[in-house]
Amino acid sequence: MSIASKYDASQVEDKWYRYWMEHNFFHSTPDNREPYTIVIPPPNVTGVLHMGHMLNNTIQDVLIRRARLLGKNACWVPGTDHASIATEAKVVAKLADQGIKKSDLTREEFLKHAYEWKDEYGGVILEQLKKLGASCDWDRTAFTMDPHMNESVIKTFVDLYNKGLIYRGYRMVNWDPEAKTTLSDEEVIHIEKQGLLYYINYKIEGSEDTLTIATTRPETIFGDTAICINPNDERFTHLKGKKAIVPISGRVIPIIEDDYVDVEFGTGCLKVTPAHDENDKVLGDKHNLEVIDIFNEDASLNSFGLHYEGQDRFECRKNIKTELEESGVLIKTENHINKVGTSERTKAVIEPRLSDQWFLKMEDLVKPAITSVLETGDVKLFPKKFENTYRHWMENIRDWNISRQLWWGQQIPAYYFGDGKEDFVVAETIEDAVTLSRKRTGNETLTAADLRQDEDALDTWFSSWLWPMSVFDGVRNPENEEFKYYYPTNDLVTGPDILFFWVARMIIAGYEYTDKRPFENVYLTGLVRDKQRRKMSKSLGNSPDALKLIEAYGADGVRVGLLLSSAAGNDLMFDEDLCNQGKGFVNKIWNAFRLIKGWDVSDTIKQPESSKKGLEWYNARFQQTLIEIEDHFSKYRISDALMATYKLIWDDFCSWLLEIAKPAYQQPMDRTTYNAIIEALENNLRILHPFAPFATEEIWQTIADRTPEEALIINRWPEQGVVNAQIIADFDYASQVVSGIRTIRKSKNIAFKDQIELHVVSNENASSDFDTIIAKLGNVSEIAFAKAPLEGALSFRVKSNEYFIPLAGAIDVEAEVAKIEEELKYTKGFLMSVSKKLSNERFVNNAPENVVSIERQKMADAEAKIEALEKRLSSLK
RNA sequence: GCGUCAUUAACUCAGUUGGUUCAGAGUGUUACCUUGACAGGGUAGAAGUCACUGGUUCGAAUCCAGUAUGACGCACCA
Repeated sequence: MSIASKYDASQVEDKWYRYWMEHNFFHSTPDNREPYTIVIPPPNVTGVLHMGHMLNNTIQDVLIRRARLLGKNACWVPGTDHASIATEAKVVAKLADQGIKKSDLTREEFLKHAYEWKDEYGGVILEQLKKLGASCDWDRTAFTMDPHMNESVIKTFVDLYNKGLIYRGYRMVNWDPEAKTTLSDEEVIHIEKQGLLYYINYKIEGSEDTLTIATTRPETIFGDTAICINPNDERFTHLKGKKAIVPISGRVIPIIEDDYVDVEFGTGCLKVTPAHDENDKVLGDKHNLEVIDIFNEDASLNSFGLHYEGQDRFECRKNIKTELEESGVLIKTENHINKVGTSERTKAVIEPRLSDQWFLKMEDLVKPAITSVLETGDVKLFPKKFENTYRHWMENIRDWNISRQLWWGQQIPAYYFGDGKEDFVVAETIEDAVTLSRKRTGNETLTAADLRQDEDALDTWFSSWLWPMSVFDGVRNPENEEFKYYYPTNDLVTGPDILFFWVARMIIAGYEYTDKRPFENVYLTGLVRDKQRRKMSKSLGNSPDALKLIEAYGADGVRVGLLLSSAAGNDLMFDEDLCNQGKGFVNKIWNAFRLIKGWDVSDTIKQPESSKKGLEWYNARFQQTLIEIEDHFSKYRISDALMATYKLIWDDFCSWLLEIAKPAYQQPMDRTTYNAIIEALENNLRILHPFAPFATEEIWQTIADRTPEEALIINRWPEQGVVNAQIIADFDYASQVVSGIRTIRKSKNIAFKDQIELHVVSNENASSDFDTIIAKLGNVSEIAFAKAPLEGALSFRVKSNEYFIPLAGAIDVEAEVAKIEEELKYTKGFLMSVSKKLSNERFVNNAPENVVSIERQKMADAEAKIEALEKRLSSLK
C-alpha cells in the first residue's frame, strides 16, 4: 500500500465526520456512566463563525472528546439564541429591500418573515462548527425560541412576577433610537468622543442681565425646565429666586439651587433637562420640575423642537449652533472629550429616555451567586482573576431592564384589562389571564377579547440565562430523567465579554430555580486579537474567514494552531503561522506513521537490545507525560496539555524512539519491536485525539481494519502506570552523550556514515543500559573503557565522565586546550557560587534540608568535573 | 477618577508555596545536512539588565512599596 507523503486533510475530514455521525457517536442518552455535560454558549442566529467561536468551541470539543475517551457519558448540547435586536434589524432590512415596511405588518406577519429568515440563515454557524470537528449531540440542538423554551421563559417571568421580583416602572432607560428599543445597562458601551462644550447665554427675566450655561448638547435646550446653581456659589447670589428665559423657545424657567452643581466645572450654571439626563431627572424630581420630552422614538425632534421638528438630534445640533451664533447668545465653544453611551448591537448613540419598562429586582437574587463563586467555590472561574470583576459587578448590581420594544422574542405575558397603569395581570396563558382579570375587576363577563397583551418582548438574555436548565426541559419539568442526569453541567467555556450578560445570570437563575449551580467550572478564554492587538471583529473586518483557514490548514491544523498559544484567559494574538505549525505537526505524526507502516517485519530475528531499552525508556516517558497532561487539564491549561503532547510525539517518539528502532536500510524489523511501536503510536493517537480528531482517527483506522466499536473516538484513554524515573534520568544522560558526539561530528565535519570509536574515562558510574543506543545513534563501532585520557583524540565531557573520539591526524591541541580551559573557567565560577552559598551559615541553617543537599550535590559534581578537566589539561600540555 | 491585570529572547508566551545548571518553550533566525518517513524534515548554534527604582530575605523573574507604559472593567461633571 502506498501512503501519500503529505497529509491531505481535505481528503479525510468530511469522511470521518460523516462516519462519526452515522454511528451516532456524538449522541448521548442517560445511562449508568458518569455524565459529563457542556452546554454551548449559543451563538446568535445572525452570526457566522469567527475566530472567537473557533477558539472556544475547539476547547469545548477537546474537553468533550477527552471525557468520552475517559469513559464518561459525554454530552455537548449545541444551539443558537434568537438575538432579538440583531435579528430584528436583519429582518427589517431584508423586508425593506423588498419594499415592505415593518409598520405595515402585523406582529404575526412580521414573525412569520422572521422565522423564515431564521430557518434560512440561523443554522449556518452550526454547520460551520461541524467543519471544525465539533462533536455536539446534534439531536439536541436547541433554539431559545423553540416552543418549550418559550414556555420556560414565560413560566419564569410569571413566577418571578408572582414572587414580587418583577415590576413595571417609569424610569430613565437607555434608548437605542436606531433599534427603537431600550437596552439594559450592560448593553451600553461608553466610548470617548471628541465633542464641544457650548457656552450659551440665557436672559434673566425682568432684567437685561444674562447668565451663561455650558452644555454638550445644545439641542436639548428645548427640554430645559430649570437652571440650577450651587447655593454656596457667591458669584450667583443675585440670581436666587429669579427666572431665566430659554433662547429660541423663550420659555421662562425657574432658577433653582442645589449643591449637586459643581462650582468648578463649566460656568457653574447648569441647565436642567429632566427628560433627557439621568442626573437632571433626579434634580427634577427633587425640585418638582416639569418634564419635557423633546424627542420622537427615532431621536428626531418633536413639536417641542419648534422649527427643528423632524430633524435628527445631530443635525439639529449643527443647525441650532448656527442660529444661536447668529442671535449672539452662543458665546464660545470649547473642545471637550466626553464618554458617550452607545448600543452594543447597533452602535447608535444611546438617548436617555423616560418610559415604562419591566424590571427585575436583582438585590436578593444575586446573593447565592455571590456566595457560590466567591466564598464556597461551588462554581469556579478559570482563570481566577475574573473573580474580582465578578464581585464588583455583583455587589453593585442594579435592577435589570428586561423589556425590549421588539417583536422578535418572547412577548411579555402581561395582559391589560383597562387603561390604568396598574390595570394588568400577569399569566402564562390567555385563559389564566382572563380568570385573573375577572377576579381583579369583579367583572365575570370579561373575555379574552377584552384583554390586550403587552406589546414588548423580553431581553434575549432573559432566555439564555435559563439555557443550562431549559435545554433539558428542566424549567417546565424539573423532575424529568434527563435533567436529573445531566444537570448540573460540568464545564462552561466562553469569552469574558459575556461574563455579566450571560454567565453571572445563569448562575443566578440556576440557584433560584434548582438550588444548584448550573455548572461547576467556567473557563474564560481570551479574546482573539490580530497582530496589531486589535480585537477581531466583524466591523473591523480583521477576522480571517474561518472556513478558508480550515481549507488551507485542515481543521486539525487550525485547532492545534489556535490552542498552542492560548493560555487560559490571556488574549491570543492570532497569526496564521500558528495554523501552519499545527498543520506541520499533523504532517509529522502522519509521516511517523508512514515510516512505521513501511517497515518489513520479520518473525525470525531477535529484538535488538537498543530497541528493547529504547521502548522501556519511551514507555516511562509516556507515563510521565500522561501525569503532566492530567495535571494541565485539571487546571484548564489546555495549551500546556497540548504542548506536552506535541513534544512527546515530536521529540520523544519521532526524534528519539523511531531513530533508535529504525532498522538499517532495507532490513526488516523484529516482530516484538514492531508491535510495541504500534502500541506506542496508538497510545499517542489516544492522547492526541481531542486536539486533532480527524488525523488521529484516519491513522487509527489505517493501522488496522476496525469495527465501528473500535473507532478511536470512543476508545479509551491510556491507563496511568508507575513512572520509572531512574530510566528517564539514565536516558537523559545517554542523550547528552549522543549530543556530544553529534557536536564533534559537526565541528570536525565527520559524516554520519563514517563510523567512529568512542573511549570513556568513567568517573561518573553512569548506567551502561543505553550504550547500545549511544552506539547506534552515534554510529559508534565500539565503546571502550579507558583508564586515562586518550592521546590524539577529540574530547567532550558529560558531568565528570570524559569521552574521546580518536581521529587520525588533524587534532588541534591548542584549540582543544582552549576549549577545556573555557569549560574549566565556567565550572570553577559555578563552584565558587555554590560554595559561597554553602559557607553561608544562615543559608545552611535556614534553608530546607533538600535545598541544602542539592547544593552539596552540585558542589560535588563540580569538583569532580574540575578534577577531570585539570587532569586532561595537564596531559595535553 | 477608581479598580483589576499585565510588562521575561526578534515575535507569541510559560515560569504553579521565593531555592536544581532557572533565566525556559514554540516560532523565527544563523551554519551545515537531501537517493531511504517527513525541507511542512534533521543536526548544531546565537540571542534576554526578567519594564524601572527602592525594600524584605541567607537567597527575588517570583513577595512588598512606588514609578512608567499598556490592556480591560466600573463610574462619571453638564
